[in-house]
Amino acid sequence: MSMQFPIPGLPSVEVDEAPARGRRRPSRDELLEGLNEPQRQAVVHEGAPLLVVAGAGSGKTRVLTRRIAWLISERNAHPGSVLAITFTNKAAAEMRERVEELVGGRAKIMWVSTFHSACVRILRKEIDKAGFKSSFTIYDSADSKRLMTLVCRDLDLDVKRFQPRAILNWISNAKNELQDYEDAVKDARNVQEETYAEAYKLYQERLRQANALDFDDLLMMTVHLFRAFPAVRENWRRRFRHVLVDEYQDTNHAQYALIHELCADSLEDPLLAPTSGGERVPPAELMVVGDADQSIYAFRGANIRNIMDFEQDFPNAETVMLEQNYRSTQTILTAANSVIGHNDSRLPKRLWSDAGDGAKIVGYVGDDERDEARFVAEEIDRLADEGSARSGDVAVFYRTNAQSRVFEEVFIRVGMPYKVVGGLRFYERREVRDAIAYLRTLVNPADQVSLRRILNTPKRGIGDRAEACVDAFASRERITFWEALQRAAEAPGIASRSLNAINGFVETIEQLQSMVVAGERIDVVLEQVLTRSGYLKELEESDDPQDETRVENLAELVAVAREFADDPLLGPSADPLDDDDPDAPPAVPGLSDFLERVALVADSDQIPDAPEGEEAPGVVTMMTLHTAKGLEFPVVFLTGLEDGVFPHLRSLGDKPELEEERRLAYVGLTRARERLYVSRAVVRSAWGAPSHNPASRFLDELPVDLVDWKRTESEQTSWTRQDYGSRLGSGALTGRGRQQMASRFSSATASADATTKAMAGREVPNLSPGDRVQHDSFGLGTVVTVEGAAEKAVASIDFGTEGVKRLLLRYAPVEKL
DNA sequence: TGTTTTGGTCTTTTT
DNA sequence: GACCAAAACA
Repeated sequence: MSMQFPIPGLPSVEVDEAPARGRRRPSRDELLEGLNEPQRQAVVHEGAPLLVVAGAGSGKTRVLTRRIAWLISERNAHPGSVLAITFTNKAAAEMRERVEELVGGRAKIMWVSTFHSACVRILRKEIDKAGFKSSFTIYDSADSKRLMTLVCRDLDLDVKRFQPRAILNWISNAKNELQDYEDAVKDARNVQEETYAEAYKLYQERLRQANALDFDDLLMMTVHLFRAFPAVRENWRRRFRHVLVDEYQDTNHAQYALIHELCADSLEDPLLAPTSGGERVPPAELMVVGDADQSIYAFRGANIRNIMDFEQDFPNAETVMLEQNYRSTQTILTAANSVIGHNDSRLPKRLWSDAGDGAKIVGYVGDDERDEARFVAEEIDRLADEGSARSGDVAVFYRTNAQSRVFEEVFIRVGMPYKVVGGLRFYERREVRDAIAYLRTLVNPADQVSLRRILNTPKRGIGDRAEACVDAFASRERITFWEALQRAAEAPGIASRSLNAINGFVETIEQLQSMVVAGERIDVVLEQVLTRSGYLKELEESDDPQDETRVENLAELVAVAREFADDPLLGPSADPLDDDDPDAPPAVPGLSDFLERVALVADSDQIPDAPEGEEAPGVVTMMTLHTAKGLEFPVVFLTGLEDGVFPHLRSLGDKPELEEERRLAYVGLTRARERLYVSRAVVRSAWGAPSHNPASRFLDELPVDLVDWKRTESEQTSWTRQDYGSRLGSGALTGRGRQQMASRFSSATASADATTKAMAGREVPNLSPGDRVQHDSFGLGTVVTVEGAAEKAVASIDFGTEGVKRLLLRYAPVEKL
């Protein structure tokens, strides 16, 4: 399980080794070779906007790359006029590489990127018009949360009622709908919304002061700029003559609006504001590719309507359907079709394959999650032994990141090499974030969140008190926090010891800044940051064993920076069309490019490449279903198929959410090429306490005759659960042996089992006002009110001298009397 | 100021 | 059961 910390988007092909440099011209036949009829249509399509409905595994990546190559080679499109939007940086890099193989090195100047990266590139050139500096910092969700916490404090909000996360969610939704804070203030309908809108306003003002944008701003800001400055928009329209969007079903309104700004027919579209001179550029050719059945990001604002209504949104649009699947066996497809068929209101579509039926789906019901994981590990071993698959061919999927732990524990014990994709990412580790905060401060000292993060990291004697003094001084003088630090001597009430510490800190930062201005390599700057700040020293002197790995991680970060600095493709001149740009980016392009790359990495960017050659066994890949989108594996284990886990608890009561879960299941099932396993655990511990979960409804939606159950619930028995500890030791009992022993003991353990069940299947007590309850620590109480139902129920309970408590009944240790 | 303890919250999914 | 923030303590 080697650790990999790649910089996504790095083209893996060296410039000099590129198979074909410059103008390679493939033949028409070469470009159309091996395509079926609808695929061919999509590749050669000209003119009107085109929607490609691409079922799972129907070769859409192929269509996209061939089409781009076709545009460049057959229709003489300038590579710089192509804008292709993908879902991840890795997908972008792969697409670029494949197009390069077809048409040669000139493909390098195409824009192939995610929505967010594309917007950053546009904004670096245009954002001065909105009053930001082009060296703006990108805040990720952790930075945003920190900032929002500061905002809440300033607004004196009750953190219980107004949680930073909740407010940020609300703001994020607003931004995805392109609502700025003025709209939000205007539209607020109640006290809560007014408060949210007020927080939105202050949050936004702070971002501006910090010269920073959050993820959602990147999109909203670009669209707003286009709308406010039609001439700017026309400029970009002139540039991008061909726009291609992958995963269109997962676009949100802001992304849709961006595409619309670039591609709508401005002569006919009243929504597009004309420039003052009335100049209008004819629309770019647009192709979007997607599959409504794989829309799984509604929770972050994706609007399935975008793909459903494409033909209304873009008049005279045409549609091509890709229904032949080249990935999976018919068994897998039939199962997937059957599950997704339970969703209402979808356009009929049926995938088919001529790959033959293949193996049956294998099902397994584990006693608990360890048993499930053990089954997976044993099965992978078995497949490897019989030569059916290498571990690198195998993927394990689960609904939530937390589920990866059991698999890790079991896999480590049996010595199965694996790699977890996602979860706690390299760039989210504390020490890495600290280092990044230093770098950000150097580029953009106005970035208050980063600056404050490192102000006293490592400890240098600048405490809360001193920080508060400087902060007060900054707001009085209306200067940034950084400027206030530089003039800290003038701040009233500051202790002289703190002042010395602050002066030392300011000096260090200024010295480092001058290195950056002088154009020093980023890896050198980073090394200096780590030594001169004393950060490394503190870690090295610590006796906390964790700090050793922290040092290693920082070394890794330096290595990543070095690699970045050495890559000729990533310099400021990576885009040749920018050469004539009058307001070329200012100083420190290397460092800000690096920071930008770091800010926009995706989980799926870290997926290990499939092993090369027959010998290399590779490692098992584990990830959430969401990160699995767009990937495929010969062998797939879909785990945790339990109601409450998958579909997730919070979706059970809500039909649209349940349908999204079902689409997620569909995505999971269709990742498999040859072999598919579905499994669940009867008992799974969540938050320490075991809970008994019923089988996922999605299992019932699989055709019975397609699943070969290796073990079912009736075969598993209670004593195994009770005798859990000793079973771990022996471990070697087969299902059959366990079964026989179980039947001998089952009657004797019946009562113990009842106790276990009561604990495991603990239900939320059904309370109503007036009920008397017993609480483990508060004692006797009386229910005052109950809000919400079932899992979400919250009760206010009067415990007399202990006061009135609000408790989430799912967690609270209360018992109804 | 800095460190430790406690107590509350929390689990979807991510650019 | 893990993480974060405020409170209590040194």
